[in-house]
Amino acid sequence: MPEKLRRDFYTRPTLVVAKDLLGKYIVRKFRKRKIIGKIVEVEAYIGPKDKASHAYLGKITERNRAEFLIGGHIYIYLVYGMYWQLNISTYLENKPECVLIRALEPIEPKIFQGNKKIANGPGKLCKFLKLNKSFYGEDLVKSKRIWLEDWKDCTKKEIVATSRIGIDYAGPYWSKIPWRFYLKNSPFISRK
DNA sequence: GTACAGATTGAG
DNA sequence: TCAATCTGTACT
Repeated sequence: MPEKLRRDFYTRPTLVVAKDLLGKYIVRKFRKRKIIGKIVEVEAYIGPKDKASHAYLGKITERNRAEFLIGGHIYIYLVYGMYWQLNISTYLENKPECVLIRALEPIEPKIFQGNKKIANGPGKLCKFLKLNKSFYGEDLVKSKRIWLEDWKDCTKKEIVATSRIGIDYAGPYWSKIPWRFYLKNSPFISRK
């Protein structure tokens, strides 16, 4: 039986949550149907010390304030004027830490099963899950239209850690830190 | 008010 | 390799 993830899953330290999110399922209720994707790639952002984080130095803006919510809330924002990025807040309230969901393996609808290009990028998976600004600050623990499940797959997962994508501006240290995690051998990740 | 770059993507 | 297209931020 699938188990819905509760608050205590999200309030643990961010790097623990990030790795544990791999292999979990995002369930999105849309027009009485379920869209489901298995998380295969994530990145961790740990403000205020993380130079690549929107909350670097603890800065709060209209855009990033959802990052400061207690673990389990959605932080969603637009990049390059056209792509939504799905983040999940982690750890405690007023700790601006989050995990960026970068790629999904499509499970439902079945027509997309095996499609390696429908959700293999942060902008594309938001399109796949039909997400937009109306999900800003949504609580994954209480929401009736989006939540996460643990399907208790017995397959052991092998995790690969590499540097994060698209944040060269953060300098040699923070742009190289291995906070991008993905499931080894998954054909559904955003880059090889 | 203006200028500029960004946690991306798909077309050429 | 490049442009699309909007928001936050650092200027004037």
